[in-house]
Amino acid sequence: MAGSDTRRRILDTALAAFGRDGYAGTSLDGLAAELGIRKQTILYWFPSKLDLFEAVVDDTAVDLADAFDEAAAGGLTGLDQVQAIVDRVFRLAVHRPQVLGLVREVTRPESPTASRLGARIRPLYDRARDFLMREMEAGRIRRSDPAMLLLSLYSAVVGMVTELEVQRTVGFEPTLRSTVMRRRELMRFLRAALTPEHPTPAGP
Amino acid sequence: MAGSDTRRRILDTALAAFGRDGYAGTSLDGLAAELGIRKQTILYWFPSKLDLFEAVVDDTAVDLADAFDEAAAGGLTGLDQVQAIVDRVFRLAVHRPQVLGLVREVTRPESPTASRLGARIRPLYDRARDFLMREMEAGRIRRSDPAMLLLSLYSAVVGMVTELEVQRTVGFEPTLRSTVMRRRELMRFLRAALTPEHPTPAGP
DNA sequence: GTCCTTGTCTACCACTTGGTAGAGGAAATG
DNA sequence: CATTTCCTCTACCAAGTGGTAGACAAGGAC
Repeated sequence: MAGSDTRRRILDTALAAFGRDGYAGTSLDGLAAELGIRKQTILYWFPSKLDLFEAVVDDTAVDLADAFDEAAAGGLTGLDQVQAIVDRVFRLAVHRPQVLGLVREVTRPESPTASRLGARIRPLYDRARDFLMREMEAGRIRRSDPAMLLLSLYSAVVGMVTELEVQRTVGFEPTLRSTVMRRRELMRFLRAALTPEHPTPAGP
Repeated sequence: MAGSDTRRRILDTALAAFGRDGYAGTSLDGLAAELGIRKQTILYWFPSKLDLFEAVVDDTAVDLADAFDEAAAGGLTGLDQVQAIVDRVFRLAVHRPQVLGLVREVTRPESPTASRLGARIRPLYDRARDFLMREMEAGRIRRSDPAMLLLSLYSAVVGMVTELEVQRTVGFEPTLRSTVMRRRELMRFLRAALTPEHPTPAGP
């Protein structure tokens, strides 16, 4: 079925456009032109611009959840688990930077569906917080408010990955090599922040 | 002169609007309505929307530079200096949250004046990097790539302050009290990340 | 063959966008 | 008083916005 392929193409291109230009900055006409089709074809597959945006968000949330699942599948603990997740997010960021662009757009207070991705992300958040609490109990991660710590982690990771322009401004061309370096530096930063003062070996 | 006051009011309201809704999401008509004037009055003071935006950015850059200057005036060193800056940024964020909203907007890769704030910020960046290098030399801050470290700091601070919606999603109402808590938690995080492994007391 | 579904299109609409032209009031200046 | 300068306004405009209505072609079902 050729139509379903059109739908897929629209979603992919819309993800890039929304992540790059924001919701308000993206026009259906422009999107259609980029795709080589008419705007009305987009509106055939998605009843309105907002519907399209929400579909893109849902689609992306699935990808993000998959990435976390994959990182969690190894059954690691403590800093190793954190590192696995950071690695996974970075890999996602490298070959699909649009995803984090969208995350950035959707976490804006005035985003048209701020609450929507919120609801999609909530389960991931709960899992991560439980994980952190467990690891703190076990003494494998420095003890602090897990919710706040999670926010710090989120900010550090997403901030570092998405604020590409700041990095460019500051003289970093976002090449593959610099990305690897950046990840390593971020991990050093996180490890330093998370390592407990009196490391306790794993429990029983 | 009443006119100059109009100009001031336009700048203030535009700052809030651009920070909240982004450049594309802000319309001159809406802005004028918010101000209780006609759009043409805005265009009298600023020849075009882009000119207005750039004026807002310039205006904001000055405020930011002032904040840094103020924090640096104490002549502190090491983590105390870092803490002073974080404190100052947080204070700015609490009573003028629009400023960081604008920073967020302006650091988007596709921002209409990405390079502009960049140029304005560059001197601040250089100063901060020199400071970090000095402190590392003196052993008062954990040794690492100062540029990368600065990016980590920037991401953690701005990320934490601006990603308000994520925090709301996650159950934090951004009250004054929670802001104070957040700052404290962030400082613990940063201190943990920055404290050198073998702390060296201040030099001669 | 005819009918119905699916998908893409042209044509159009009401509304909003940033921006121009210029009228006119108020107040300072001569 | 007349003139000029400063400021805000009304009246438009061309281009673009998201969205509706419906023509039309391609296939599959009967």
